[in-house]
Amino acid sequence: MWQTRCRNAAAEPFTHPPTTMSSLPFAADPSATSSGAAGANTPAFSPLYQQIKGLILQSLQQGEWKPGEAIPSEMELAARFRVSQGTVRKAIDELAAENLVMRRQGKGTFVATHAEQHVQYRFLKLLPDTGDARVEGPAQRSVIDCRRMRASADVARALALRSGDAVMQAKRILSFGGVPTILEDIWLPGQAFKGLTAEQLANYQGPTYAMFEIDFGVRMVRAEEKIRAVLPDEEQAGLLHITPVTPLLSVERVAYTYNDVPMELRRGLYLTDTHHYRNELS
Amino acid sequence: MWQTRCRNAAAEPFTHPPTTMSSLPFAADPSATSSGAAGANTPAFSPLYQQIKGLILQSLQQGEWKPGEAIPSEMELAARFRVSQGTVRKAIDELAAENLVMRRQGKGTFVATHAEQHVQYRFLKLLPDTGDARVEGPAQRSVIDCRRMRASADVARALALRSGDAVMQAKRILSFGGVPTILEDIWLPGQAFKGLTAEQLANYQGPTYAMFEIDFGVRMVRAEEKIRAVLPDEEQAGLLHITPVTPLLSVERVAYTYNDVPMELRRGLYLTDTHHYRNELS
DNA sequence: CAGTGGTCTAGACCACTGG
DNA sequence: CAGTGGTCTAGACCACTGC
Repeated sequence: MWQTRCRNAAAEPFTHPPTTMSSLPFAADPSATSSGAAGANTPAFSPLYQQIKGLILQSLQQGEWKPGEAIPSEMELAARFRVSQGTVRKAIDELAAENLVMRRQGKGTFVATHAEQHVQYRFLKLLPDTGDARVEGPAQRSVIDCRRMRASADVARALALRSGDAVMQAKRILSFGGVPTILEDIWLPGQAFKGLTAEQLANYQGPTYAMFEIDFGVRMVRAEEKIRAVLPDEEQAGLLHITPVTPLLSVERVAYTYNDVPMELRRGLYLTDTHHYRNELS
Repeated sequence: MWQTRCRNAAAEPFTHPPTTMSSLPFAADPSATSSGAAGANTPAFSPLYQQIKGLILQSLQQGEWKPGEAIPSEMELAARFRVSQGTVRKAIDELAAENLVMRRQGKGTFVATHAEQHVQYRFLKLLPDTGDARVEGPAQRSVIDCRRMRASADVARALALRSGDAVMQAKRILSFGGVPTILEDIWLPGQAFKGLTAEQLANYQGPTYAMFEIDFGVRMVRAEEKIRAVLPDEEQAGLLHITPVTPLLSVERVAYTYNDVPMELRRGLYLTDTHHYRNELS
């Protein structure tokens, strides 16, 4: 059996509850006895459901189940990992809380996707000032540039690459109702995004992150943004059809796949005269 | 017994699990049978743990337990509400996830407070660009103005008041390392914040929201922010020691107490040349 | 109707805290 | 050491989905 905390140590007690070690981390380790002798400090224990969560996560990132597909039922996973349904449930609960999977009662648990997620454009927090929500529909995209290049120092640092490594770089404008509103620069690791074209960026219907899933097998699960107020340079002002004294929101986003691996750096300039960046604090 | 979903209807089955209705919402209602006849649509059922959560929340907002105090143990609450510990646990889990309550293993569950919360200044997302986190310490506060006045139309709408209702209004500057960085206007409902003084705002050690808890019994539990890029007017530029062409982050925040009652409108102008607004997306 | 996630209970034991 | 939250199991039943 595989570390039901610190106890165990002896052989299998029964054949039902915690049984038969099966490729689990933290298998039985008779030496660790919590406190007392053995000298090991901070044995880095983790509860069973965390280990299960880790295993499911591993399957997710290895692509055992594709975005949008159902993962095995709780009962199946419980049998597979030799734990109770409740333990699997708690593991999945956390994955669902992190938006990695989606539960649908009566149907199953599904790998989350940027494509048909109820909340499309999860990472875009810019909303029109009119409360009409997103009736204005998705933005019109106009790709200005898309090419392969070498990473500068700051881009390399953000993407955990080395300076000079290959990256894809794209520049585009998003317009709402014909009004240019967002000017974006995107950097992607050249290795994973080899072959990305301006046409892909321009023509794909739906979130760009959904295209990344389908065409490149890269799922963004989390992102961090640093926001500032800036003034555009002349080129930027021209592209957005504004004067150089129009203040803009500078949004620098780093998006991560599984395991906190950064896979995108995006620098956006948002025009906020008819839109605003919305954030909820709790 | 009190609505263990749609079933029940008959008298008490046993005397332990679900027993004796006791002032709970959604008591037994023999007419509702989920699907089928009876014609009632959307009976608005809620699981037991949600009802328990509601009851605990009610006790929180009625001040049965003060911020920082421990609430009764899970076993006590289970006995009080005549449910299993697991059900109470799930209710508290949600309250903890919403930052209304804080669990500490081995000690108890405590009413969350802005005062000694591990994450002080929960609602302030402005960080120095240097990764040194918050070594720079809390901001120096300089209160420019604090007075009673009548609510304008937009302030009234944000605070769910009527135009002309009494509000407290304050204006202040927060500086980091002697550099004026945030210019804030704060509006508070006059009723709840009667007697607020500039001295209180200036001299209280710790988060202003902690002062609101202690001096006025108002706990902010949630907030929404709308962010824009703007240029300051002459007065604002003067107060922040900047030129009128320095772009600023405009952060309009509405903070809510329990039950989504708005209790504060705050309009901040953030200087973002050495700081940035940090946001995490997931 | 079977299968899935969702709720509820009960009991055992573990880990942490403090007296 | 007793008391608290945290984990794990097992089993029952409910609510929803689709065949």
